[in-house]
Amino acid sequence: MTTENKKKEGLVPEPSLRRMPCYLAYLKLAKRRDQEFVSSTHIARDMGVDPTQVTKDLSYTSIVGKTRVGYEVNKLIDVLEDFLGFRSLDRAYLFGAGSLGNALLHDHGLDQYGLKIVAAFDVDPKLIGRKIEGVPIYHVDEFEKMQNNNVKVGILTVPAEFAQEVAHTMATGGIKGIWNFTPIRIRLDEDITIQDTSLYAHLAVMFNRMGHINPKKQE
Amino acid sequence: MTTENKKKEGLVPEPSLRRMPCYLAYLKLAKRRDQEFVSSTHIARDMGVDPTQVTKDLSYTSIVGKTRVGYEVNKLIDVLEDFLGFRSLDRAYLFGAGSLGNALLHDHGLDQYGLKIVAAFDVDPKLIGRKIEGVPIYHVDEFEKMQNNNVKVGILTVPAEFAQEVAHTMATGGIKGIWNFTPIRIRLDEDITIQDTSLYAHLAVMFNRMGHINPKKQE
DNA sequence: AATTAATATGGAAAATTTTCTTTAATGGAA
DNA sequence: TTCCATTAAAGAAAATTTTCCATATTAATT
Repeated sequence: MTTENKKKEGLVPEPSLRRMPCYLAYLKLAKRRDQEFVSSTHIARDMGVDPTQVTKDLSYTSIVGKTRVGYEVNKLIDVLEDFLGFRSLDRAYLFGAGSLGNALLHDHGLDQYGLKIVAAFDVDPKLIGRKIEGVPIYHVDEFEKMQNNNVKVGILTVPAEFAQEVAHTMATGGIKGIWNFTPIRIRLDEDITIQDTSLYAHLAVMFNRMGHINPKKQE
Repeated sequence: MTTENKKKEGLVPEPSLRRMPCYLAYLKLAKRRDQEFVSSTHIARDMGVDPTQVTKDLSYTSIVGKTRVGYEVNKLIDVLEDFLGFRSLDRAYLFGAGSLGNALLHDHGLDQYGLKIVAAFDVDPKLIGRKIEGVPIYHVDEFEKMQNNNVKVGILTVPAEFAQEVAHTMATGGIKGIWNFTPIRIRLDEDITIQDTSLYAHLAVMFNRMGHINPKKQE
């Protein structure tokens, strides 16, 4: 049973990465129940996924399981949090303090996952100068002046029509990773990581799966 | 050039569904610029994706393109919105009015995408009885009494440890589609659609792609 | 009218992801 | 000790998704 992780030259598959936080949440619940070990079989059964998928996903990390026993819960939590970057706190700027941006400012969960919003930018005069949850809101123009504060992550929650433009400003100002909540596909240099997280995309999938495929003939 | 959509017996691929709202956003911007037609080639170029992928995705809807011209912008917007279920307004209940739930209550965008939160449920006495953005907050126990208000969609934003339990309550109360914002994989009957939308899953992908793979040796 | 270039569309090929199969290891029971 | 059942892990096969290719269509040009 040799560990051969970080396979190929390639990246960890995105589906695997997306599943990892689910394992983490599951493990934290297992820990609460004082479970010392969990096997991929049990994880899979409880989560309704394939057992080999679990082991494959976990093999991308440095964890090694014990035959006939499984994985050590505490160890696996540590390894996963580390692997996912939830341990090292990254500071982030928020661009667009509208309803969704505001929401993220109020979401205390982010801190636990390694992200800390340290400032927000907007263009609305009613917002600028204010503080939300202790986070100051500046005019976007201020960003260009205060650039390179070692903040590498930017959260994009501006209206769709400004997405590309603001994203460009972010990149120019030294932002390396953009968490994009707009439904717009941003075009920037290759070295900028863009993570699309449009809530409405998920909503579309849910509606479709619920049978809203042809809502014409409804009611 | 015959249209052969709704291929196989199978469902529309989830990746395709997830991309559709992006096309929609793109088209709305094109409409603002008074473009009457767009071709898959242009959409693809602007969005940085493959042209055939665009046509394949759009072929799941009823739209037909014109050779050498492309698709009619207005028509395509209509068809997509219809197809995605963004036209028919669904009423929804929100379960968990914490930071994230609160966020969604403030997000006016949802209305545009066919979802209207009509009530929220929580267990926090400080919240119950209050209204947020005009939406009343009740105790979860009330849900079971007021069930079957023709509300089919439930949004799950409770803490992880209550996710499964609350989801079960939702299903029992007649909810058919659960938009799950917790990192927990819910286990319910097959006829309940569950759409997982864990923000932190996306965060994990972004960190990984940014090179935060081994954050140990950082700073 | 004939030609050209841009395009939708359908099918094939390639790449990716998931599931299945096999093997080796090992804790616990007989 | 020996056997059995459970498991991690590696590789093969299957399924899915993306990309590539060929064809037919048609607006614009010559």
